Amino acid sequence: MSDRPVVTRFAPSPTGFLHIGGARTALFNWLYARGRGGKFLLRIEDTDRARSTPEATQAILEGLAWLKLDHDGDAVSQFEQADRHAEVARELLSKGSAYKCFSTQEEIAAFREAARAEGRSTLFHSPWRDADPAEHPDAPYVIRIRAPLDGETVVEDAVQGRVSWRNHELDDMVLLRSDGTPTYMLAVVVDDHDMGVTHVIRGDDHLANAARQSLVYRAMGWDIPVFAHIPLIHGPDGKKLSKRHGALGVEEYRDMGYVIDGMRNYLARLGWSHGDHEVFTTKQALEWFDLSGIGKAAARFDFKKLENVCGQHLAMTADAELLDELRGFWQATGQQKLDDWQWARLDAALYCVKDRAKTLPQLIDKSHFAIVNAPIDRDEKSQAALDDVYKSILAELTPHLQNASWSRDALEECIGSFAKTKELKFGKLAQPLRAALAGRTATPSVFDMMLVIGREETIARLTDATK
RNA sequence: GGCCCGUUCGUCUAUCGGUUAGGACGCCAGGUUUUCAACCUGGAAAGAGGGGUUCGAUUCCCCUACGGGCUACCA
Repeated sequence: MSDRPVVTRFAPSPTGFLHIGGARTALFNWLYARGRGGKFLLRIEDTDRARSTPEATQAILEGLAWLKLDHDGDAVSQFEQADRHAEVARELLSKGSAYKCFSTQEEIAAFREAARAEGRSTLFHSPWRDADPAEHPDAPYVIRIRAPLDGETVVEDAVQGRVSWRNHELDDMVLLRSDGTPTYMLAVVVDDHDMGVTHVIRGDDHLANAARQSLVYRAMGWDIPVFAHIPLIHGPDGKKLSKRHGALGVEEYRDMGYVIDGMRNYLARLGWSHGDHEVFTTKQALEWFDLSGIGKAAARFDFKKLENVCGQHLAMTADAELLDELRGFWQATGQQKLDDWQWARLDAALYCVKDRAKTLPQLIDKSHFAIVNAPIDRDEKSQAALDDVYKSILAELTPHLQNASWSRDALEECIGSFAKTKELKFGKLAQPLRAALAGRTATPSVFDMMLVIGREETIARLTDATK
């Protein structure tokens, strides 16, 4: 089994957006498979017809696409495999590994209520388990697995270690509902087997299910995949992630402008580690990722760290790629349309704004000076920096720039010596100059801005500011 | 209630019986600077509690506490 090529899968149920925990589960599966030349499959667990929606499926697909977690082949609909699931249930029935149970849901509910009231185990023991088929009524029934009564069931989990249950703790779970549709417990096992899944990496809320599911594998004589139950992500308060505090859909993180590589890095690092490496590329993650590096405790989501990691990735992203990401961001959020000259200016400005921004919106904000033309808007603070005294000084400076050669050294020399003749420290001059050039008080270096917008535009802005 | 899992600085984590318990984010102080940011230097900050095992436990075992999961004809 270990030398078979790796096949992993991500199997979300389409009942809502792709949340951050799901995205991380998908990422782990993707990293594990792709890092080993294996396959990464996608299966939509849509057997709950009432709660599954096509919109949710779409949202999941889009979320995965944004994070560039590509899957092999088409997404499989679990619902469409229903016939196959029923076939397996029948096979189990004919083998004697499963049986027909005619107990009604009302009877079972009543039993459980009584059991709970008396403090007994609520495990339901069907009276039909050992009934003579001759006594079967002509009534609706479910098919239940015949779970072993003695011994224990062991799950060798790649993350949690060896976990065991005494078999009498395991119930005769329903495989096929009375309407003939399969339950999740049956469907996952059959699908994972049929799809050739070798490694099941999923949230640890499924750990107990793994024991019950392994009963189906055994009954069918199938190889049990490697299980890796990863701890869940919690909100900043340590409680289970809820909509209130961070269980946002991944598209909301996209809309907040986090860069993809940063998002993947942060998510990978949440619950998984490779020594002291904090910031790494996808290539490195693919090389390093292993089940043994996954921790056992739930991790809390921390926006501050996400921002920091994304900022570092943003700074090291190549300009062309960053422009692409900006295009995607605007497309997704339906904002800002830039003209060609603005794209060119933005491109030129990236070098001096990249390492000052943590997110795309911050990058855009810091690049504002580049994508506007004179006359530009000025905020209050920059308005204040441009008092009459400085206006006249800047008006005097303008002709000097007319003749200066347009290089960083020359501009520094030009403005530096001008400041000296005015007996001004450069810093004093920089503030109003910044106001004139950007209309803001917090900007990149004035020289960088002049180089990005060019002589003509620089002079136009100074002229406008000093009139 | 029953079964299962977890618990190292505020947060993410390293450690796989012997360390001044390391790193990162955040925070605080200082430095640099042309504003903001970035950057540099330094600092505070952790083994849930109690028992064992051992020459020696953060590490192995047990108990307790706390957190989480499962306990459906949901997934």
